This record gives sequence, structure tokens and C-alpha cells, in this order.
Amino acid sequence: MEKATIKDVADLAGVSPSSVSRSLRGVGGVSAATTERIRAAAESLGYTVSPAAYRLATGRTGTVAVVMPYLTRWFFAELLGGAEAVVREAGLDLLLYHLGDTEIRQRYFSSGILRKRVDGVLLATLALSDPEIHALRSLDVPVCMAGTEVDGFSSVCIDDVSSARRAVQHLVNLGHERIAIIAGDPREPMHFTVPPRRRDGYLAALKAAGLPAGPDLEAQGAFTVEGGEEATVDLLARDVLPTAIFAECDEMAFGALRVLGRVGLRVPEDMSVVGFDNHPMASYFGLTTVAQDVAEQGRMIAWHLVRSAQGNGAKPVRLRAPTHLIVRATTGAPTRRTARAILAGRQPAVAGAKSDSARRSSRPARANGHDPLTRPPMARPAGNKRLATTKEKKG
Amino acid sequence: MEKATIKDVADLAGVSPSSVSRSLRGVGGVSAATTERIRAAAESLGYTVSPAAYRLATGRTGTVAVVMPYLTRWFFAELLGGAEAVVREAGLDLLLYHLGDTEIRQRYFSSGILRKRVDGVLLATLALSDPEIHALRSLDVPVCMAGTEVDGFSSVCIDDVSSARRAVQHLVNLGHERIAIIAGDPREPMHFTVPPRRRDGYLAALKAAGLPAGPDLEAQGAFTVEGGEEATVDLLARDVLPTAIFAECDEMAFGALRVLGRVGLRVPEDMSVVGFDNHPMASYFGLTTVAQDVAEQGRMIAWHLVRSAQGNGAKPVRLRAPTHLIVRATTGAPTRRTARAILAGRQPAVAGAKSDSARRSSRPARANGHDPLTRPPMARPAGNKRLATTKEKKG
DNA sequence: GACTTCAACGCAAGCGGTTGCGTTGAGTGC
DNA sequence: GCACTCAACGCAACCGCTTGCGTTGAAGTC
Repeated sequence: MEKATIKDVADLAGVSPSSVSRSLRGVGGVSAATTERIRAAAESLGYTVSPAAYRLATGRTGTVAVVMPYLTRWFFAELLGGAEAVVREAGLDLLLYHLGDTEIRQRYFSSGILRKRVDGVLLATLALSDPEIHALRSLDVPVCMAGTEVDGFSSVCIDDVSSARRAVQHLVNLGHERIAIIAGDPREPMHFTVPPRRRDGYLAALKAAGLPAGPDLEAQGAFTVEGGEEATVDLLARDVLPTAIFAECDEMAFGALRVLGRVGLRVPEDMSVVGFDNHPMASYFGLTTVAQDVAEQGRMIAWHLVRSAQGNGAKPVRLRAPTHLIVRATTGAPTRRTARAILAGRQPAVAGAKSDSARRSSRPARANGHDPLTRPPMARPAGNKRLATTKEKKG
Repeated sequence: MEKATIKDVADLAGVSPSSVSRSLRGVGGVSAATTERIRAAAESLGYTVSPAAYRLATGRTGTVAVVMPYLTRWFFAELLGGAEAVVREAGLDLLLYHLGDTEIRQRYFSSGILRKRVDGVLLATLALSDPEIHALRSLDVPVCMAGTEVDGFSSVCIDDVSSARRAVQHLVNLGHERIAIIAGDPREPMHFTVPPRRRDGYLAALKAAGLPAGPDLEAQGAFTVEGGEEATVDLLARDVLPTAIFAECDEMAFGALRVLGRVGLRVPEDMSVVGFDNHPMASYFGLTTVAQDVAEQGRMIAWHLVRSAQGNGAKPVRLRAPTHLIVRATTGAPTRRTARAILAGRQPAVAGAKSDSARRSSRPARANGHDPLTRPPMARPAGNKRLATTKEKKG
């Protein structure tokens, strides 16, 4: 009942293994009566085909690989979730690969770990180098990408450029004239392709509106809350301040909100903020943002991958997922008072705004101590009082 | 160079396939000179052993399954990340299974999908039914659990009871006498085992301190931000209000903070809040919480799983991961003014606090519309002005 | 120098399926 | 009644690797 082989089933049903195989596979050539006998025998034995034997005999693995640069970040977790559902539904196995640091990435692509192992590969937003692309091609299985487009591979993307442009256009429409961007750091180890595209959209909107752009309206940071904080702190130290900030992703926007709250700038009265992604916490903060359905993108591309992995000679496609702007409470018309003037009346609290991310990533010490009263420098909440009243004034 | 077999390597090296196999596997019986010739031949051919053939011949799959009830929630993503690193490092494959709804779960456990497919299984915090446990046992491979303990299976857990107790004790030490809990909904579809344990710790702390407990100090919600909001709203509608809230997880605490901010209760002056988990956003909110290193737990249990999957007759172990309390800015001594009195002086803004999660989970419509000006009822930020000054007063 | 010993290596039998092809036998047309 | 057809099924050869066992030949022993 446990590890029955096809021969056991054949014996019990009084036929040959070939007939069992044909019957179970449904390729025909087996009479209805025999099929039923075989089905019953297999059922009673709790028979399962051995994947290993199946793979060896057929040459197909019934497996797809999903390769992710991050597992815990919202976008990737969401994408993975969507893809998993489709892959499982198709009866395929999902092999998960996490590309941690560059070293692992190196090892991964050089030694063909996936060779003979999968029928298809799904990569998430990695900018691939030429050797990497070559390595993937030589796998000789369909490759699909999410968030990036590569010649010869299928992909699903949102239109980052026009989406970002739309978000910034929203700020323009509200009357903003000095719109800053806090952008992803191009030195990002995983070489995201997204940040530059969103910046292009930002620039396009400014250009179309005839508004100023340039280095003094740009700041960079990691694609995280802390990165957003650092970029915003940087921005607030400039000579002339913007009246609105476009964050390339919601996490960065959260960081911006926190810094703004800490220095006493009201949102949106003193500064508008718009994010990108519609992260689950975005509605929590009332963040105006560009929404995309990442799980759906995972489903779309996984569906395509499954199709091509199963041999239907599907040509590479480029899928586009829709986005839409969600206007919430962090954007509004600019006031005449400049942020600089507002800040002038307060103490410059910006200095202490260094991230405590380093501390948090260390392992928990003092496992059983009592109330160590750990109070990190950043232990101050975000948001501010004015924000809470925004809705009433507007509504 | 692409799909070389062991025979190709053997021919090139002028030996038999057996020697190639032995050499590559390092089992001895091959001279140094021959080994080197074989290595060179394999190298030049880009040879990789066929996993399918290897599995069929050896009977071991070189694969472990990781089964998750959620992929996108912080805890599970973190756990998966930790486990993945160890599994990959051990040279095993990681098959990912997501147990979506109950139906999928049913199908999953009944038909032995994993039979003959994996050398080990890692399950994350699911309360298993007896048939499910039986099904897992009949797989006849090591099974490891994270977050739950089951007889005969290895597991890694934090001590939820004592950790929760410590968190509540912290509130007691600050002088709180009416401490409420916002707890996970026991009707949770995935049957988490965690909420009741944390509640037990809460009750133990109250009991030890001789403080009141009971239904009027308890409210329930989902293990999410929205669940925390709903539970808090519920709590605030009681006759007598607490001076502190223990949230069973940080997400619920975030929800509590938002509701408190909206109704104008200052944290921690009017209400202390303590969470559990040290979610990445916890430091953002300055949330006092119990920290646990989930990725490390993933690594611990995965390491054990790998060991037992590789045949070392390791006995089931019960691993305990440490936790520690992190005191930040959301807890403080209670003031004499009761929350009730404070609320009496304000308009009851609690009514509109229904979650907008339903809307968010729907697919993005209006893909190309311009500025739909969607302003959900909840579009107000959390936190409040007073919070920001806590540090100065305390420090 | 004959005999033992043992490292080094090849042979061949699996592992559990799939599948091309050959065989069988009942049903058909004449 | 006989050749023919074709559905139904079995045979056996793979798929690519591992591994027990037998063989070989050089080194060591007395």
C-alpha cells in the first residue's frame, strides 16, 4: 500500500505493466473493462507513479524553477504566490531558488544547476548579464521573466514608465511645480531594472509639463523604508525644497512619511507624497499610489510558462499588466508657504535620522533578559497629528 | 556539451561508466590519476548527473518539500527564506507547496502528492488533524514542523506562552492594572496554534499579578492589520476601557495604533500598546514588542531536516528559539485620566472604522482611468503627534 | 617462483516507468 | 471458409545512473 510499483498493479489487475501505464496515462489502446480493473487495482494499492522513473523514461521533469532575488519582500512574495497556484494547478512541481548574494548568483548561473532538472524557468526582476542570459538559453527550456524584458524570453511587466508618469502627472495636476523623486539606488546588488524606468516616467511628466528637473530634485536610497528615509533626509537638506515627492516604491514613501512627520512637515499641506505599488500598508498610511496586481502577474506568466513547458510551441510573448492610480490622503494642492519657511521655524531634527537597520538584522541577543529597555534612536512613530485631520478638512 | 551522459564521460576518459560514477561520487576504488582524467572529461563535456536517473537508481530524491499556509505573510516568507538557504547549501532541492484554501489542503493530504517525491517535509504552523498527521506519517520520511509541536515530528518553536507573559509583565511593571488583549480569531481557516498559546501567556501574567481578566478585556480579529483595527474598535466600545493593549502580533498592534490615533488617544500616555514578533515595520512605529528571529528558526529546523533526510537516524527533536522583549515608544506608565474620560471629550470617530480589505483584494479595475480620486474611508494615517515626543520625555 | 592480497576497474543487473512494435484473436467482407 | 483489419495487449528495449560482484594484474610473502 505504500510503495507499490506499476508491476504490483499490473499483477493485481492481471495485465502487463504496459497496459497499466497506457491506461493510467489515458493514451488509449486499453479496453474500458480493463481500464476499470486497473483503476481499481491502483486505487486499492494506493499506487503513485514514481516521478523519478517517469522523468527518466519520458525525459520531461514535470517541474519548473522559480528564481527569486528576494523571498520576503512584498513584490516577490506576492508574485511567488500567484505563480505557485498556477503551477500546482497544472500538476507541475515548483522548485524554488533564492539568489541571495552575488556569490550565490554566480555559482548558480555558472554551474548549470537546473540542467536536466526543470522544464521551464521563471525569473523575477533581475537584470541579467549576457553570460547569464546565455546560460539560461543553453538550458534549452522556456524561460519567463516577471518585471523585466529580455529578447527571446516571455515576460510580464507593468508599464513602469507611463505609470510613473501618470503618478507624477497627478501631482502636476494638483499644481505642484517643484516635484522631487526619491529613487532606487542603481548600485543595488541585484540590479533591478525597475528604478530607471520609473524615473524615466517621472522625467517625462516633468518635461511634458515644462517643469524643472535635475539633481537637486533627486535623491537616492535603497528600495526600502530605510532607503526612503535616507533619501528624504537628503532631500530636506537641499537649498530649495520641493512641494511634492514621488517615491519609486511604497516602502520608500513610508520612509518619507516618517521623516516628514518627524521634522514636522504636514502631509499633504506642506508636502505631497505619492508612492508606487499599492503595498498592503499603503492604505494604512492613506498613501496615494499606483496600484498593480502582482499576484495576478505571477499567475499570468506562470500560466504561460506552464503552457510552453508542456511543449506547446508557444512563442515568446510580452504580457502587460494594468496599473491604476489610487488617490488617497497624501496628495493635495501645494500651499503658498514653502517647506523651507516652515522648517525654519523648527528645530532641525533631521540629524539623528540614521537608519537602525543594521541593528535589527542582527540576531536577538539577551534572550531571557527582563525589559532591557532597548530604545533605539529611531524609536519614534511616524505620521503626525496634522495628517490625522487631513480627511476632515478635505472631506 | 549540453546533455552529456555518464557514458560520454566514460568514453572520453577511457574508462567504464562505473568508474565515472564512483569517481564523481567519491566512494573510492578509483586511482588518483583516473579520477583526474574523469574530472577533466566531465568538465570539458559540461556533464551533470541526471537527477532523475540518480533518484531512480538510489531511491533518494534529494528533495525536500516545504509546505506553507501563506507565502506573503511576513512570518512565513521569513521562515521560507531561512529554510531555503540551508536546503540549497546542502545541495537539496526545495519543492514549495502552498496550502491555499481548505479544499486544496484536503486534496493535498488525501492524495499522497509527496509520495516518492521527497526525502523530507517541512510544515509551517498548521494545526494538523489526525488524518493529516497519519498521512504525513505514512510518507515514511522525516517531517519537521515550525511553530507547532506534534508527537514524533521534530519542531522548532519559540516559547509563546512565556514570551507573551513577559510582554504583559512589562505592562504590569509599568503599573497597568487593566490590560486588554486583542487576539487572533480561533476560527482562522488555517487553524493556527499560536494565538491560544499567546493568550495563555497573557492570562498567566495577569493571574500572577492578581489583575483582572475576562471577556470584557478581550477582543478578537484576524491576525492582520485590519483584524487589529476591528478588535480595537470593539475594545473601545466597552463600558470600561483598559489602559494597555497586548496585541498577539505586530500587525494587529499596527491596527490598534491606527484606531487609537484616529479616535485621538495618545500612545503611550492614554494607552500603551505592545505587540509580538518584531515585524520589520515595528521599529517604524516604535512599537514595543517581543522579538523573534524567524529566519533563524527556518535555518535551524531546515538544518535538522536535511540531516535526517540524508539518513542519519536523527531522533525527533524539539528546538526552542529565543525571544526577547524590545521596549520602544508605545509603552509607558498609565496616567490617571482614564481613556473613557478622554474619549468623552471627543467626537466618536469609531463608527467608520470598517476595513477596506475587501476592496483591496479585488483586481485593479479602471486600468487607464485618470485620477479616479478613490478615497477609501480608512485613508487616514496612523500615529499621532504626541507619540513623537515620547522619547524626549522618557529619555 | 608459486601463492596470497588487495587496489583498480569492468560487467551487468537493477531502479520503475514508457513506448515502438509484434502478436493475438474477434469481427468483418467476400 | 478464408484472408483481412484493427482493437487490445504483451514483449522488450530503452531512459541514465548506481552498485554488488567478479576479474585482473602488480606488489608483497615465504
